[in-house]
Amino acid sequence: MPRAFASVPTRLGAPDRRLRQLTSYSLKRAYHRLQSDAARVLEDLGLRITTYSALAIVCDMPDLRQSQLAEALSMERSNTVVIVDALEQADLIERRRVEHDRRAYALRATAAGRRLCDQATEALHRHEAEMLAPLNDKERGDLMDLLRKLDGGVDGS
Amino acid sequence: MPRAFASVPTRLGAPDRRLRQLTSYSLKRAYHRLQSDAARVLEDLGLRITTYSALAIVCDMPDLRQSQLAEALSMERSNTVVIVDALEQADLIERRRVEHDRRAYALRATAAGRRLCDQATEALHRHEAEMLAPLNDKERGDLMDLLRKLDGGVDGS
DNA sequence: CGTAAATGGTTATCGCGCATGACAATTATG
DNA sequence: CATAATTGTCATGCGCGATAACCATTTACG
Repeated sequence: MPRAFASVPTRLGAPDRRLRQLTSYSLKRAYHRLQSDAARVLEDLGLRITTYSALAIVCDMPDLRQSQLAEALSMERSNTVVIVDALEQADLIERRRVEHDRRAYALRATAAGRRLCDQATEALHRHEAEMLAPLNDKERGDLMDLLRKLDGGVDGS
Repeated sequence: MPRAFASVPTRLGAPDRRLRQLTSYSLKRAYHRLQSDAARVLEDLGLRITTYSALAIVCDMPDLRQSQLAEALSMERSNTVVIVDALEQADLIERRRVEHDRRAYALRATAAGRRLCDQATEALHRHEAEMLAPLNDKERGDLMDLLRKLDGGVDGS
């Protein structure tokens, strides 16, 4: 641990006062903390964040197409290709051809995929609980609600 | 806008039920929305998010060193180099040599830098208000508090 | 004092997440 | 039937951040 100078203190008092006024800034900081933790958790399971997210969606919504997956993940469909490739090569999901439309694929999780997804989901919840330690139960719920409201605010009627 | 199929609805009902249970997921989605909006706002001013953040910190804390900047931004000091380079080349900040330590630089914003920073800060607050539209005043405050708590929970007593 | 360790800045390189733009194959539509 | 729209794909680039190795300088210590 570095010692403080006489004139220049090492721990300066909040050099980011201005930034702290921006919700985006605090959001970004919180995001990075949770995200890098989640990445570490998933790494042990051979997954990355995008890869896990896609797997989870495919598990919960079988026979989804890649474009729909992209829409669900709010990303461009071109990016889903490599994600689905990775999941397919790991035998976690399958690309099935769909009847009546030879362009599209119907994505479906394998048994191994569903198993790994459950495992990952549980591990994530466990670690997330630690990251959310500074918040009590009500605060966690509030945070969830607020974040969801920011994200399109679509709540199933 | 795509029309819905008869059998396969385009808007399928929340394919990410499972992910929605994770705070990290909602956090990530909210982050991306606010972040890309902020990036667009700053682009018009010739700034990027990292570049603006660094500028804001230097403005509020003159004669900061690059390592301290890195610490304030929670990033490795190597990454601050290119950021400071960009700001210096744009004449927004200066690298001053510091007395008694010829290794370090004291970063200081120029008049133009402070002006641009104020401009950017105001623009960001304006746009952020729009992004936070689905939240009322209390909710915005709550969100801020919760995010800050997640981020080390250091509140200046 | 002199050598070793710590510190500040720099460079090169890599990884992840995501966007854009173009493309071929297929399907829908006027 | 010709044209438009849709699906998946590929190549490429950008932004952000991490790691590792490297000097120059400063500090600590035997």
